Amino acid sequence: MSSFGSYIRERRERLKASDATFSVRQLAGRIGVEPSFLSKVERGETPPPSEEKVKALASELGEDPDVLLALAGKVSSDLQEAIRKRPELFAAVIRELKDMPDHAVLGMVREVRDGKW
Amino acid sequence: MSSFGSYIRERRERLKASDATFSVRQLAGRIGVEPSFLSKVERGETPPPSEEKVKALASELGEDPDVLLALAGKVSSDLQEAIRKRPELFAAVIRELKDMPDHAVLGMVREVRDGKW
DNA sequence: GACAATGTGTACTGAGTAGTATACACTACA
DNA sequence: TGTAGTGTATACTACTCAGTACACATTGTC
Repeated sequence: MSSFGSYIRERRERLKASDATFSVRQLAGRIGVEPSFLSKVERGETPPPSEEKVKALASELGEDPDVLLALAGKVSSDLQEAIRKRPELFAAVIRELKDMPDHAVLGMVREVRDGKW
Repeated sequence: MSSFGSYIRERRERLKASDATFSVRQLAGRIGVEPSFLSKVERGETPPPSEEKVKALASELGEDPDVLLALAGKVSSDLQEAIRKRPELFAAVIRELKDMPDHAVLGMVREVRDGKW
């Protein structure tokens, strides 16, 4: 069920249709891996690559890095670091918000950003 | 600078002063590892153990599991899962809140819990 | 029909993860 | 003085991570 690979492949082929530089070889070159490796990743024969490569892929494919990392089963290291710096606080926040609807969470965050707290 | 080990050791020895079952051997037995392994962990000779063992340690030592995991350089898998389920949302939330003072964040969470959103 | 570029199969690697198993020296105490 | 318990040193292991290196067959094109 490695949806990561097929997702990448789909995006890459879509781009390749109008831009030949999105071949396995050339894209692999740009993100700094061997073509055979990218090929195996796309077919799910190998687990998703490192955070660094996933972010490079996101940048090349015009995708949201956090979404791509999530598909890869990972969480961005800067988010992890933020949590590790105040573990009690962020554990409480995330567990509290995880079942809330998006609009509630976003509305709240907007309030915070606007200095209401 | 593996503060995890010394933190564990200090807590264990504090408890051991009034409860002999907090020897390396017995505690190791209760969390399901070999004594030599726990010893090496406490001295920082080996990196912190798996999430599962860290949580067992937290439970035995009466510490907050999220704090102990943070010292071990990890983030609890349930939090990671929550983030991976809605990566854009939680990435935004965490990046927005990471520089906010605790009281602001907590006040906000309280509002959410009280159904204000 | 040569040549380039495409995607993929196969074999391998070095580092890290997460420990086990056993033996050892030291202290407590009865 | 034996024996029970303490912490630790040493050696080893199976597994996963994150890829590389290279050869191969196929397709497009000039």
